[in-house]
Amino acid sequence: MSDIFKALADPTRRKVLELLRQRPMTAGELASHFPVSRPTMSAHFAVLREADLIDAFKIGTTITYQLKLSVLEDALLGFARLFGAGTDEQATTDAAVTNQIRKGTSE
Amino acid sequence: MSDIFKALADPTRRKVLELLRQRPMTAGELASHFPVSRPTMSAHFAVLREADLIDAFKIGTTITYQLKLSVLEDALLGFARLFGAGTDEQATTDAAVTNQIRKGTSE
DNA sequence: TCGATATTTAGCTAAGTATCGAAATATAGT
DNA sequence: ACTATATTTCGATACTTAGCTAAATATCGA
Repeated sequence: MSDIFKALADPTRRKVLELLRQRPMTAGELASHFPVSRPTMSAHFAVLREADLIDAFKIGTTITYQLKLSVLEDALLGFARLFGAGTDEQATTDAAVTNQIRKGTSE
Repeated sequence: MSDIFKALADPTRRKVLELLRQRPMTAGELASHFPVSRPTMSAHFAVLREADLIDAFKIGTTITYQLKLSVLEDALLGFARLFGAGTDEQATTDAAVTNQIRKGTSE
């Protein structure tokens, strides 16, 4: 859980996740959105991988990253739970948060 | 936003927020729940104050901290929005997330 | 095999963070 | 005024992080 919040604590990494929400992208494609060096971006990807927030697929020489939405969901939801556990509106809320995050992705 | 996630990235600080969810507590009372020194706890409180996640009230020689639930709500919600903005189920979801976090606090 | 391309690893620096013990501050009670 | 209590500030140390350039790795195409 700390790993996830640590990953989210950097604006560059949050933006990477946002970009990946739209569609999977290669490391280079992602990097081109930011004013930092490729190695720096690579380090950010490593942090996101470490937090299990993205998956990497290597095809030839390029690596495509994909958002692991369910992990992000579970983390935010799990945390929100600490602040509202044990209510009978739990199920409804869970679905709502999930929909909020997934919007347009799953329905 | 980075400040909030940075604050949440530390387990001690998350636990402090959890404790404060039940009721406001003094610095000493909070500190007694953790195996670290008072100065260290004071630093954690400063981070949480900096992130605007808690309020401090001084009464005599003791300082009572109180959770600013709405700030936490807005942060999580604002972030979730990035991953699901522009949907018409927005209003419903907002209320649901709010309820999730506030559970038993506001109704 | 050679050169170009995509990405990561290595090695570094500067800046930030968590922790501590000791000292400072502020207030209360005697 | 003095002492005890609650909390923070100070100064130091150890560790982590974000960023860079240069070099390594891997794959593709000629």
